[in-house]
Amino acid sequence: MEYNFNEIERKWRKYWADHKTFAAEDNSAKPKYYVLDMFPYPSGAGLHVGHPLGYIASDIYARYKRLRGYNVLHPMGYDSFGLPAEQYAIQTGLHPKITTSINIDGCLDENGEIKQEFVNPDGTIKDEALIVKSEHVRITDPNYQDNIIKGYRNQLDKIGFSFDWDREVRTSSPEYYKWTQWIFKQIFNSWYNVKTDKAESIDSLIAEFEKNGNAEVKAVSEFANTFTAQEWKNYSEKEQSDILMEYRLAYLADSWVNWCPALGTVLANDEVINGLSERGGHPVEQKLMRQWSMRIKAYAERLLTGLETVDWTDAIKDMQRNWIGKSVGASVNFPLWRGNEGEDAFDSAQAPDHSIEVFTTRPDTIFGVSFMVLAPEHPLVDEITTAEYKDAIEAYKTAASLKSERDRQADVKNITGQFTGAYAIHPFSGEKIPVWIGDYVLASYGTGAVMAVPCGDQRDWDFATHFNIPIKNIFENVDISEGAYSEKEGTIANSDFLSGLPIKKAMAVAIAKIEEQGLGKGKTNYRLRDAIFSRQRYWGEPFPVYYKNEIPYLVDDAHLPVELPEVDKYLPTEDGEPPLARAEKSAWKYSEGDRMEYNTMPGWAGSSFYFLRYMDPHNENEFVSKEKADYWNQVDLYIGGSEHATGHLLYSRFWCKFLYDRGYISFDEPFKKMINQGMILGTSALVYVLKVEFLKSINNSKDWKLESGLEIVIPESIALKIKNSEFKSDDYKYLIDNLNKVEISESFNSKKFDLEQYVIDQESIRKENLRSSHINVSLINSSNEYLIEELVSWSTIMFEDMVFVPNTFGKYTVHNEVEKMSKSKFNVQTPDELVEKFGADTLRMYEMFLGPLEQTKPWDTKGINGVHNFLRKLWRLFYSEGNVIVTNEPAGKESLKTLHKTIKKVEEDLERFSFNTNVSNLMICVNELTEQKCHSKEVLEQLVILLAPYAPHAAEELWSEALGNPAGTVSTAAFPKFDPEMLVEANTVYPVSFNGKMRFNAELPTAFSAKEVEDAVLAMPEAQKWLEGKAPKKVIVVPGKIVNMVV
RNA sequence: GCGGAUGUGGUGAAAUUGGUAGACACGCUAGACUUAGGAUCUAGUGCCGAGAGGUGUGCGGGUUCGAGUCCCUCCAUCCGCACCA
Repeated sequence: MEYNFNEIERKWRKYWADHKTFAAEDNSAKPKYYVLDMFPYPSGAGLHVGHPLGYIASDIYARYKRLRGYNVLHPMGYDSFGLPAEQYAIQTGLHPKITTSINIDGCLDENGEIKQEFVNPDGTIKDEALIVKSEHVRITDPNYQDNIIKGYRNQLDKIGFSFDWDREVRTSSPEYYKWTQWIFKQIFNSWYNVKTDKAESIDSLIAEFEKNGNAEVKAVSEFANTFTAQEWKNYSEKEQSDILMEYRLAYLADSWVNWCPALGTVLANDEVINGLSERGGHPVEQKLMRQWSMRIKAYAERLLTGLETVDWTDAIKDMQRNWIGKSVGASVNFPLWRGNEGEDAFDSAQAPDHSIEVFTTRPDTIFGVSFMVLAPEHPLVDEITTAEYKDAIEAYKTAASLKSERDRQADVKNITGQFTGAYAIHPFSGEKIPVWIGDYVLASYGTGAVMAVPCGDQRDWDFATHFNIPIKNIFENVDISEGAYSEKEGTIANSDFLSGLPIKKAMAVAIAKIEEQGLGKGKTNYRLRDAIFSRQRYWGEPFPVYYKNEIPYLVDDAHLPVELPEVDKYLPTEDGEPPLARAEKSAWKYSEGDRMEYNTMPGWAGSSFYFLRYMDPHNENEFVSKEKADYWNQVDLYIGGSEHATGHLLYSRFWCKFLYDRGYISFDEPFKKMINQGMILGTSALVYVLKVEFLKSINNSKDWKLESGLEIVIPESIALKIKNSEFKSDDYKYLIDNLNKVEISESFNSKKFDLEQYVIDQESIRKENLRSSHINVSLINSSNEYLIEELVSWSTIMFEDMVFVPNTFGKYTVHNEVEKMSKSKFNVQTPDELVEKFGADTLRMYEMFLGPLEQTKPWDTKGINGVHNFLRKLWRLFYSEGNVIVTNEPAGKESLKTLHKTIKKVEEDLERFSFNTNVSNLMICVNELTEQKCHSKEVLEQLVILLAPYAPHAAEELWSEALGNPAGTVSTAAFPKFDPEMLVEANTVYPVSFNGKMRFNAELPTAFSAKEVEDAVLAMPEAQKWLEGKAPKKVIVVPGKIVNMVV
C-alpha cells in the first residue's frame, strides 16, 4: 500500500461524517472540555493558509482531549452578518443572504463540478459564483474552478477538522438571531443596581419608583433629577418611558457617534482607526444622532477585575485594561468668580451660582492650580465668556469644530487655546483662576474640564509656558524650569495643609479634605464609553422594537424572530433613513405600532453569545437551557486572533456577565483560557515603476519638447538609487541603453513614440515619481523572475503600456516583501492547492511545524516536503512493497524506550500548547524506530495514537488497515500511558566541564553517588589533561546532570 | 509618550525549572542507488582555524561553579493605545 493521501483522506472524511464520530454528548459520565475557535466571517475570497492555523491547533487539542477521555465540544459556525455581502448587494441587487450562502456552501457539487444554477445559458459563470467578480470566466475554461467560490465549508472539510457540524450556527439565520433579539430584550429590560452591583430586571426599578420614587435608587445612570412616587405615577407614559430609558442597559439616546458618510453608518470606537473606518479606510466624523447604546460602562470595574480570573496573555489583558482606562482621583468643584472685572477680592454678595466640575487624578497638586481649561464644546463656555472675549472664543470654537478628530490628534504639538475672560475661585485658597478653553481637553472624558497644574503636568506646563501663565511650584526641591515634574515620588510644598506630606499621602489627605468641605468627592473615571448598538445598514439583526407615538416598545417573544424585510434597494432612503425604512409595512413578516425600528444591530451582537448557543443550538424555547449551560460551562480553550481584543472579546464578556446577573448562566467569564495565534505573513512580489517624462527633439534639432509621461518598470538596484538620491549619470545611461534594447510593446509603438527621437527627461527621475506595485506571486519563479508576457496578460490594464528594463544580468526580477496576506497584495496562499499536492495531514503538521502558535511567522512552502517525507517515512514502518510488515513480536528495549520517551514529550508539549516541538518529537520517534527497524505492533499501535491528533487521516488508515483494529476508533482510543521504568538506564552520560566549558563526556553508572561520580571523573585521563596535574579548586556534581570543575 | 511582545546558524526554529547552545526540519556540499521519484540511503554543515584549539544566543555590564535563560543600562523590530487630566 502506497501512502495515497488523497484517497485515504477522502475515505476518512466520509467515514467521520457518516458516523458522526465527533458529535459531542450533552450528557456524559466523562469530564467535559470545550474547545472553541473564533468563528469566521465567510468572505468570498475564502480561506488562505493563515485562517486554518488556529483551527488546526484547536483541532489537535480537541482530538487530544478526546483521547484523554474527555467529552469534547468542538463546534464551528459563521459570523455571517456584515458589510461585504451588503456592499455587493448594493452594487448588484443580489440579496445578501444569497451571497452569504454561496460563500459558505460554495458553488461546487459533490463531484467537484459547478452547480448548474451558477452557469448562464451562454456558458459563462455567474458573477456571484466568482471570487473576483466581473472577471468573465467560461465553464469551458480549463482552470475555471480556480476562479469560483468553493465555500468555507468545503475548504474547512478538506483539512479534516473534528467539528461537530450538527451544532453549526450562522448569525444571519432567523433561528439564530431570534435569540440575539431575545437577549437584546433582556438587556433593554434591565438596569444596573449599584447597591447589589449587578443587573436587575427593570420591573424591580419600576416597583421602587412606584413605592419611593428614585431618591433611594443607586443606579448606573446619567439621570440627575429626583422624583417621588407620586410624581412618578403622575408622569405620562412618554415621560415614564423617557425616564426609564435613562436607566435601561440598552437605551436610546442622542449621542455623539462616529459617523462614516461613505459607509452610511455609525461605527463603534473600536471600528475606527486613526479617524478612518476599519473597513475601507473611509473618513469618519462626529455626529449627534439618536442611537441605541449598551451601558457597558456599568460593567467597567467588573470587566477589569474579571481579567484576574482568566488565563489570557498579558498583551490582551493590558489592551483591555487600557481600553477600559480606569483612573482614580477626585472630582472637585471650582466656583465661578462673579465679581466685576478689576475686583480682586471675593465678594460674597455676588455669590457664585455656577461651578466648574473637574476631574483630577492628582488632588494632591490642587494648590498648584494656576488656570483652568475647558473643552471647546463644554456647555458652560458660552455662559461664562465675557463680552470682551466673545468673538475670540467663537472663532476658536469654530476652528476647533472644523478640525476632525484625526486632525486634532495629529496636531498634538501645536498648543492652542483661548482665554474666556472668566475666572474661577480656588476652593481652598480663594484665589482667582483664569478659565481658558483649549482643544487638548476632551469633552468626552471626565467632566470635559481640567484644573491645570503646570508644575505637575507636562501639557499644562506647555500651555502655561506658551501663554505666559504663571507656574507655581508645589514640589519640595524639584526644578520645574525645564518641564513639569510628573513623578509620584516626592514631597508637597507651598500647599497649606498638604505641605510637607509625601505625594501619595497628600492624595488621600486632599480627597478627605475635599469631601469634608463638600467641594467634591473621590471618584473613579473610566475611559470606556457606552457602546453604540445601532447601525444604519440592512444586513444585520433587526431590533425587536416598534414605535407607537414615538415611544419604543418591545415585540412580544411570541413574534420573534422579527425577520429582515425585503427591500427594493440596500441603500439609505432619500431622507437619510436606514435601508429598512424602505420596507413597506407589508414587507415585514411582523410589524406593530406606527413603525418598526429601522436600525439594525452591529456585527458584534451575534458574536457576543454564540459560544453559548453551540451548547444547545436547536433549542426553540431558550437561547440555551440552564442545564446545558451548566454542563458545558465556560469555554475551556479559546483560540483566535488578538485583533478582537477590544471588540468581540470585551463585548462577549459584557454579555456573559449580564446573562450571569440575570440568572441565565452560572459563570460570568466566557473564556477561561485563550491563545492568540500569530499572523501568517505572505511573501509579496513587487516591481518598481518609474513615471518619466520624455523629451522630444523637434525636427532632429537640439530643441527638445516635453512629451507626455510614460511608466517604465525598472530593476530594484536602480530604484534604490533613486530612492536614496544616488542616481548617477551611469545609471541614466544604463536606463537609456536598455530602454532601447527593449522590444517595445505594440501599444507603445501605437503611440508613435520613436525612441531615437526621444530622451528621458532627467528631471523626472525623482523619488516622487517612483512607486512599487504588487504583482501576483504565482507569476514569479523560484529565482524571483517573471515573464513580461505573463505579467502583461495578468493585468493588461496596469502593465500594457509599460516598458520593462532588465537588471544587469538581463533578468526581470521582483523585490520581495514579507507582509500580511491579502487579496490586494496578491500574495495569498490557499490551503486547497497544498491539500491537493501533499494532503491535509501534511498541511496540518506543516502549519504546526512552522513555529510557535502565538508567533507571527512568514509563510514559506519550501519546508513542507520535510513534513510530507516524514509521513512517507512513517508509512514505511508499516508497509513494504505494498505489504503490511507489522509484526506481533515483542518490541526491543530500545524501541520501547523511544516510544515512552515520545509519549512523555508529546503529552508534556500538548499540555503547554507547544505544537511545533511536538511535530519534531514525532519525527524523532519515527527516525529512531526506522533505525531500529522496529515493526512491532506493540509500539506502532501506540505511535499511531500519538500521531492521530496531528495527522488524523493517516492515523485512521494505519490503525484500521495496517494494524487491523476496528475502523474509526483511533479517534476515541485511549492515549498511551507513559511508563518511566522504560527510560531507566544502567549508565548515565555526564558532560564534564571545566570552568563551565564542556570538555568531554563520561559514562558512569546511574547509581553512583555524587562523591563516586567525582572520584570516577577525577580518575579519568581526560580530566587530568584539563587539570594539568593540579587539583581542582572545587568540583560541582549535579547527580544525573552534569559535572563542573573549577580550576 | 505609555503599555505589551520579540531579537539565537544561510532559513523556519529548539533548549519547560540557570546545567553539553543550535534538537527537528529546510537549504547547501560530497557520495551511493535506481523502474528518474517533488523518491531513498550514507557522510558533512554556527563562525575562525590545516589541526590542537579558539569563539559564539542584538550591544555593554552584573550575579553565579555555571547564564540564551536571572538583574541593570542601551539598541533594533513588531503590535496595541495615545492630548484620558
